[in-house]
Amino acid sequence: MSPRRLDPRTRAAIIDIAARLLAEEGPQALTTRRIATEADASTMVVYTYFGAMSELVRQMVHEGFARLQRYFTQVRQTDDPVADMALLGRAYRHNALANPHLYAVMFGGGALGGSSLGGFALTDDDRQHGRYTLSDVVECARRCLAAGRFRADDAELVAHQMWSAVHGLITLELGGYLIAPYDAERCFEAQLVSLMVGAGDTGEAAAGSVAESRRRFSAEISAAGAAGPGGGAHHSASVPSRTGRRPRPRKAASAE
Amino acid sequence: MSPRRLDPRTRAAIIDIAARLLAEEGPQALTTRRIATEADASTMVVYTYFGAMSELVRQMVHEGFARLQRYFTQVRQTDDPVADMALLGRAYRHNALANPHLYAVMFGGGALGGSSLGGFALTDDDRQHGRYTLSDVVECARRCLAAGRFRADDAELVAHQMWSAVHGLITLELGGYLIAPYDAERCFEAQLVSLMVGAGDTGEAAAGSVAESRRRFSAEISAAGAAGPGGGAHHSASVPSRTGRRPRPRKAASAE
DNA sequence: CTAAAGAACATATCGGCGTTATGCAACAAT
DNA sequence: ATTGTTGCATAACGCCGATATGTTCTTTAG
Repeated sequence: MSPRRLDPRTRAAIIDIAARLLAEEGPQALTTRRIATEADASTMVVYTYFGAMSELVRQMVHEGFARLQRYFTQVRQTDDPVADMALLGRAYRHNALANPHLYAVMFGGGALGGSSLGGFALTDDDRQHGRYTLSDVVECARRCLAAGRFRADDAELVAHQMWSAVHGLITLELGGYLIAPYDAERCFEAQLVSLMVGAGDTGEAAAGSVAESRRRFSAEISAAGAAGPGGGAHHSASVPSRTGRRPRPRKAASAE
Repeated sequence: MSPRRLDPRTRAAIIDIAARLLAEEGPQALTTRRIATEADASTMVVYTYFGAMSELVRQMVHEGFARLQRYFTQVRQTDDPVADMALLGRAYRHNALANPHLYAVMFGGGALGGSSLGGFALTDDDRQHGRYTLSDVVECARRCLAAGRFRADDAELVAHQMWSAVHGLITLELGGYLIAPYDAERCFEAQLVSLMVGAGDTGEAAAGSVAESRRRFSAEISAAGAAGPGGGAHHSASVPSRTGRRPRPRKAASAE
């Protein structure tokens, strides 16, 4: 009675191919025909395994959030929760810069654009699933409050502010709007400190914690990222083709 | 010797039609065929007047920034520069919510998406033109610094932080990610206060100024928006058709 | 007033897109 | 061995952006 009788390995292989196309050549390369070519199959694979292009994209968006979650998990909880919070921000940005096109689809390809990627649209459930990733940030905000570093009384609200501010900076960065001398790096560092001060921390303490998070970044985030492109990422990206069935000659090669 | 021998009124009419389609039916309605139908002409109008679909979109993006600029101009300069700054934020959001699809194209349709709207892409000049809109915010930040309300020493950096934070909240709002009890309204109000505190203002002063900006909003921004959809906006959106030339029968209806 | 030159446009077409209908080949169950 | 199901290739449909071609109208020159 399993609703999925299809080979999950083939399914994963297609997602891998699609993710690679999106990452390496951008959204305009993400077409059924292109995917079919890469998978050495016909365009039907997309519809047999996903029903529509939009569903494939949704699967990739889910994977994108999972990847972000994996980065968050790598942030240690120390006795300086503000530094932890800043490091969560760095992890968020690192993930976005590592997968810029996917990030764009996650937050810009949905209800906003509507047109991009074959008019696919996220469902409310998809967005709820995305918001769930915030729970790590909420938990960290709670610790900041408990430590007396943040003045506000609503950890979830603080988390939303951190999220939207960092997200805004990143979209501007990806859109090419942040150029020298006010480049993304500089704005981001300043933003982190201001965010902490805005939440209630003192200027000195915030600057210190942000600096500390910068030190921790390479060890906890940048090094040994969050798995490979696919997720599990250890299936060679090729469709098994069941029994190695060959594309029967049918009318032979009489195309000319 | 004017490089444009084409009728500028027709050009404006096409932009109007395109802007209306984008606003009312979203990006997927913005096609050469649809525009041609609305203008009672052939798809060639787009190529005769703009060369390509992407150029038409770029023109609309420019118009979008001009409209934002017009909203900014309506913010009075008072002796409470922090309230002025908060009101600039409200004006920014008001513009984005009044033209959500256009806003999405301005910041999400360019280098980010790549695919949406026929793979058009903003040039560096376009982005620079967009960034120029920030000058009002920079000037306001300068006044905040001069009044001793902000502690930071770089007005332009502060302006960038205000921009990216508000922009981030708005993209999340348009993307449907801000839902009760942490809806966009609540997050925005909190964000404004935190932004001012993060820039150096005290909690009490910031809260007061943000509240003051909320009072000024309806009078200075929301009422009598910033002109109509087109810009000048007083040409009836119809292509003059020069002499009312009829689509000649040519071969009559002998297609079979 | 006429005739050449050029601008604006409609038509038809090309290649590519997402998607679907059809039918065949391989498997599973009897 | 027969039958039913499943997975997929092929071909097609209706869109899309873009372009080549040729006709008509406007402008200009004589």
